[in-house]
This record gives sequence, C-alpha cells and structure tokens, in this order.
Amino acid sequence: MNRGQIAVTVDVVIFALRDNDLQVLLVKRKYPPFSGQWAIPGGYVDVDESLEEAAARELYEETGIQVGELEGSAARVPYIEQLYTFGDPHRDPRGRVITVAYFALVPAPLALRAGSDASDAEWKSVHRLPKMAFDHDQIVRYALQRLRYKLEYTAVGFQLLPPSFTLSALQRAYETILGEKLDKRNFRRRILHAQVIEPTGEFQSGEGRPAMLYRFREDAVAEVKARRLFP
Amino acid sequence: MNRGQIAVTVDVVIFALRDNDLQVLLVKRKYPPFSGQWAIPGGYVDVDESLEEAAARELYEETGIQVGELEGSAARVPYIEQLYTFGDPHRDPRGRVITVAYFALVPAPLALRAGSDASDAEWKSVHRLPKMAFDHDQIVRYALQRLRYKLEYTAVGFQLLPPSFTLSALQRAYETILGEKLDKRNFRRRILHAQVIEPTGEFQSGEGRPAMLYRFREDAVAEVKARRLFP
DNA sequence: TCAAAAGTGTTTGTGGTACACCCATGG
DNA sequence: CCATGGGTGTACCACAAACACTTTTGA
Repeated sequence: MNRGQIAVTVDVVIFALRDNDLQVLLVKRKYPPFSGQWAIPGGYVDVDESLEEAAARELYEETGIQVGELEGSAARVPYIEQLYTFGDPHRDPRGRVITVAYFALVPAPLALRAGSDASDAEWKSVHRLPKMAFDHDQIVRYALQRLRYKLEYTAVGFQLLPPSFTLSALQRAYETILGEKLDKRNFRRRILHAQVIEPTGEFQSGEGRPAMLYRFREDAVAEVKARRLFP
Repeated sequence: MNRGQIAVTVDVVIFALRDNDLQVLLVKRKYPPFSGQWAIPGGYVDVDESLEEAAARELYEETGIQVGELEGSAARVPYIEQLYTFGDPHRDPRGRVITVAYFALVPAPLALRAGSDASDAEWKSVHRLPKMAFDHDQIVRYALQRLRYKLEYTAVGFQLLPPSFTLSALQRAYETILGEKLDKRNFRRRILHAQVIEPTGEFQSGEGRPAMLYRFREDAVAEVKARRLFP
C-alpha cells in the first residue's frame, strides 16, 4: 500500500506564435529545487479538484492566463488537452512526484502577469530553450511533437491565431510550426477546400495589396477519419 | 499542499482477438469497493517503481501475463502504451485516486492465471461489456477508440496476431476491430504495398486452398508521417 | 465434382505536387 | 511607377474505391 507516498502535479506547456516564431511560456522558479531555473507552469493537484481544474488554476496563479471561452478576457486559453503523464521515480529530487502534463494553445498577444508562485514569466522560442528544471525539456519536446502532429490532421492550428486572419498569416503559422516552407497555391486550395474557414468580408491593409480576412468556422469538422491502413 | 492525499493507480486495458471477436481481459474484484464486479487489471503504484513497471507488475499479479519480448514465455504482452490519465475527484469512493491507464495488445491465445488480487480473470467481448467498477467502462471505450484510430495509421494491429498469419486472417482482424467489411483486393494491395510484411514461404492448409503465411517485418516503418493538413 | 477459401487486375475518380505570373494598394 | 505582398490555374501522378472471376485443395 502506498497511499500518501506519491504526489501529483499538473504542468502546462503553453504555445503561442510571437514574432514569426513558436514560443513557450516559461516561469522562473522562486524556490528550490531548481530555484532560479526555468520551468513550465504547474503545481500540485488539490484533493478535491479535477486535473483540468488544477491545470487551469496553476496557469492562472502563475501567469494570469485564464482558461475558458469568455469573450473580452484579455488572457484566455481557448485550447487545452492532456498530453502525457510523466512518472519516472527520480524526476523530482524531493521525492516521488508524478506529473500530468497538458498542452495549451493561445492566440498570439496575451497579457501576462507574474504570479505568486513564480518570480517571472517569459515567452521563449522552442528553438532556443534554456536549461530547464526537472524533466521539463523532455515534456516541451514531446508537446512540440504532438503539436506538429495534430496540426496536420486536425484544425487545431487556428487556436494560435486571432479571431480573424489572412491566409498568408495562416500559412506563416503552419510554416513556423512545421519548420518548412509550403507552396502558397497548394496550401490555399487545401485549406479552402477543407471548408474550415470562411471569409469575413473585411480586408486587412498593409504593405501591399489588402488581404481578405477569414474566420474559423465553428461548425467545421475539425477532425475527420481518414481510411489509410498506414502509409 | 496536498502531498499524501492523492493515491495513484495504473490500470491496463488488454485487447486480444478471440473467436473472431475483439475481447478485453477483465478481472472480478475480490474486495470492496465494487467487490464482485468486473474491472480492468490494475492497482496502486509503488513509490519506487515507474508507471510502466507498475503496469507490468499489476498485470502479472492479476493475470499471469508478463510484459516483454521474451520468447517461449507463454503469456507475454508485446505491445503496451500509455492511454490517458483519469482524475475525476469522485471516480473512486475510497477517496482521491488518479489512475494512469495503459492499453496493451496480445496475440490471441494466452494462458491466464487468476492471481491473488483477483478471484477471476476472463475475456469479455468489447461489444457486450458487463457492468464495470469505477469508471472502467469509460476507460475501455476510450481504449477501443484509440485502438481503431491507431490501426489505420500504424502497423500496431500485427501485435494482435501470431508470429505468422495469412492475409485473410489479417483482414479478418482488421474487420473485427473496425467493425466493417473491407474489400479483399484493395486490402491486400495496400498491405503488401506498405512493405510491412513478408512471406515466410510456408503455407497453411485448411478448408480450401492453402494460404501463404506472412510475418511482420521487424524493420518495417510502422508509422509514417503523412502530409494531410486535415481532410 | 463440389465446397471452401485463396488469389488476382482494371477502370475511374480524387487529391497531392510542382510550378510562374498578374493584381491591388501605399508610398 | 515601383515595391510589396495578395491572389490565381494546370498538368501530371499516385493512390483509393468499386467491382467478379479463376485457382487450388480436401472431402
């Protein structure tokens, strides 16, 4: 019998697109172990809250970001899903701590607030990650792999964009995350053909010719079963 | 702070093909809560063992099935992966118990042994599941969904078959799991084209014309990235 | 010779990929 | 008028789906 000997935490990998780069929100640890090092936001699960509630609470306490669909909220996470549970017996020097990792996507510009558990919160490029506490580097790498994977067969990528966006911005988002160039004509044809976005009727003016703005269709089928019997 | 107030278990959904049916291994609970009801094998995680070790140990204790690649072992699990972590605060009447669920595939005929923690272990059809303890029905349903999903884009299905098998047997396996008929010629072409199996040179005699036996190619690329940008 | 299961090809449609130029606007 | 990014079409190829008959064996 081992009740009471194992602690459970949740940790959340939060992705956003900033400066044409895929970034992760990290917090600087105030207290040991690993104090002064960067970590993904997270903390202990309370006895009477669900894992999702714990993830939302820790996120809010450490970064000011709220989970939910509320309009007008400056900082909200529209998308969160369970990633994996990491349970190596030696992943935390304090003792046996199992962590249920989540991964979240937020539209680019979010107001942050340093919370009580963390002295600082900062966005860091996934390509230049600092040394991180615990096994958090492994968790972030796994989350990135999952994000890339999901990007290709679900419409999850729209969660990283503002409510309306141009097709070029969408393509840049895909290219940034996948780390490769995509053909403009093929990209547009596939996205439009997939019927997941619709034109807003508005245009965005900028440097060159104004671009049509699109929005994600809420009624879109985000994930479709594809008969493949492995490639 | 909540250390010590939350218990962690692992539970394993084990699938096998028996009698042209997809079945799950269930154990009858000896002790409360839910004593006398069916449950998937599992139990508390020890402080000093990893989640995978805990899954393997519980599996062995309750069913006699060993995890690993050992040849000659009558009952071994060649495939196991983490499924999901279920953490609803009220999923266990004894208190807060979070369970890390795994799902495993075994080739059809495995010798079972009732263990000390379970008075009985039995294979049950996924289509006619009995009333189950805790949220185990939910876990099994989720595992089935995952199995069907993986079947289509990975070569995981071969883990449910003996080392050598006919193409008809493979097709029956797919049809049983997916719950639908597949076209024989298209199925064979795709499987052979995918280069995941090779002929053994042996034939299996039976009712009609003898059938070529195939084996899974260990060097096969089981999962290939397919550029789709959602269907 | 019959029953039972194994094995085999072609046509058609759809979607992926490669590829280059004109368009609308602001400065 | 020019720089900047927005927007468009076609040809080829690979693979998915639909579809029915011949072959081999044992009883």
